[in-house]
Amino acid sequence: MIRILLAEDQALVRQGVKMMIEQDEQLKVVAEAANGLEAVQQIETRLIDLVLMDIRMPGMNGLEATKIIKKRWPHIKILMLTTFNDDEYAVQALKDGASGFLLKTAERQKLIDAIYSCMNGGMTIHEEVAAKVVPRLLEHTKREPVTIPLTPRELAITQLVGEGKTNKEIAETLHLSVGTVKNHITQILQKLELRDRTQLAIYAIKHDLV
Amino acid sequence: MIRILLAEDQALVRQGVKMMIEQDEQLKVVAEAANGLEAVQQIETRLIDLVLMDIRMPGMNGLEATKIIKKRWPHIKILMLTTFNDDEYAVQALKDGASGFLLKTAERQKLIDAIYSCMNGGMTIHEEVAAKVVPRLLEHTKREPVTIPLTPRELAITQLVGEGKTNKEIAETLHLSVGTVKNHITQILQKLELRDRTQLAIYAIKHDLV
DNA sequence: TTTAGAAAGTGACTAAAGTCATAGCTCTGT
DNA sequence: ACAGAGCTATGACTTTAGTCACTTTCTAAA
Repeated sequence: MIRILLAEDQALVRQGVKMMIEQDEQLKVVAEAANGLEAVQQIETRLIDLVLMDIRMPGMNGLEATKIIKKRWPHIKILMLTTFNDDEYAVQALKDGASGFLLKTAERQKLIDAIYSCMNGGMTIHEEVAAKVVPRLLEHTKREPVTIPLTPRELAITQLVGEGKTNKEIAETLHLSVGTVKNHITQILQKLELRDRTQLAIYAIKHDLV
Repeated sequence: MIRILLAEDQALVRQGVKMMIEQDEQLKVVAEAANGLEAVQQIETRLIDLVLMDIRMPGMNGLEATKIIKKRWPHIKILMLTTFNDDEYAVQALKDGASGFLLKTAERQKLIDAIYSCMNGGMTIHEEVAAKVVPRLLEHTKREPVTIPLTPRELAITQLVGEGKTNKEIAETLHLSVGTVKNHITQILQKLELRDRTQLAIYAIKHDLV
């Protein structure tokens, strides 16, 4: 039997979800809470396996509650209940240890599936949320490995520029004269069609050279 | 009834998985393939709802096959079958449209749950994979919203520096004199404890101001 | 062997960036 | 009404950065 805590401020939604999941005899809502603080208090006094947590709640919201619960009771699974427009918070919730994202509007079977999958160690993200969240996570990973036409020395200097070093510091680091560093940088700027070291530093970071 | 294509080069694993999922009467393996190319060919001639796709296969691997299939038949769901050490490819597969990640070593119920969840529009990632993949996705997103102690004008100038603009260009953009821009930048550098505009540009990028 | 590119250097020069002192203007809050 | 913060501006100054021309050395390819 899976003991569920239902944290959701709207009593109507709470009743609806409760009815939906208790049609499955393995699932039992053993506690309810109207905000994050109540949720934490419930967990302190009851044995809970899984929390269905609304994101938006008055007082302490679902994100803070998730963070606290996962810190104190890492074994408790947390599924976020979200609406279409909550994907702003989705990434944060994942960081805080949530095991999935369910839409409040989902039909019963989706909800049940997600709960079982979660209890079995899975992570379920309903399609409508995943469609918004996953691209957001991926966009920061899409750096294509462009081959940068620089010699090893030029690359080394570019990296140091990307760390904010001055010519003097670069010269010292690489045991060169300042003049040589300048010459190299002139070369680099020409090759990459950039104007100055600031643009070069930006280039270096955007191409993951630092 | 869910029509499944099983793409997996090891015949033994294929048999095992087939037996596991066909214990559920709603699931039927209607086709098998030993590499990505065969998988695509099977889909051309058969009606398929879902593909269980191994990542590592001889010839065309699971990633390429996923990309091709999702492009030509976007409605077909694809679950990746992975081992512990494949998380390198996980991010790529997600980009290509995979609906989840299952471990080959998972017990039967997890597999079944994932298939149903997937067909219902969910995205299931088994815990062992999620534990490795999600942090990787999040690491590029972890910029905590540090409150940057800059006035609106200073912020605007910082952004432009982060775009690689010169003082003259910044002055023109904001309708200021070059001297004013310099003054602001001196202020900014002091506040942020930086040395020059290059370090400021780096700061701007790393704090997502550009 | 000649040639070409990468690497390192010097010197002289220009342009850009950054510092400092000082000052006027407008708003906001007490 | 007054102080403080923010924005603007000048002028004088120093320091860095960037360009250009020209030289040397080494190595690997034609």
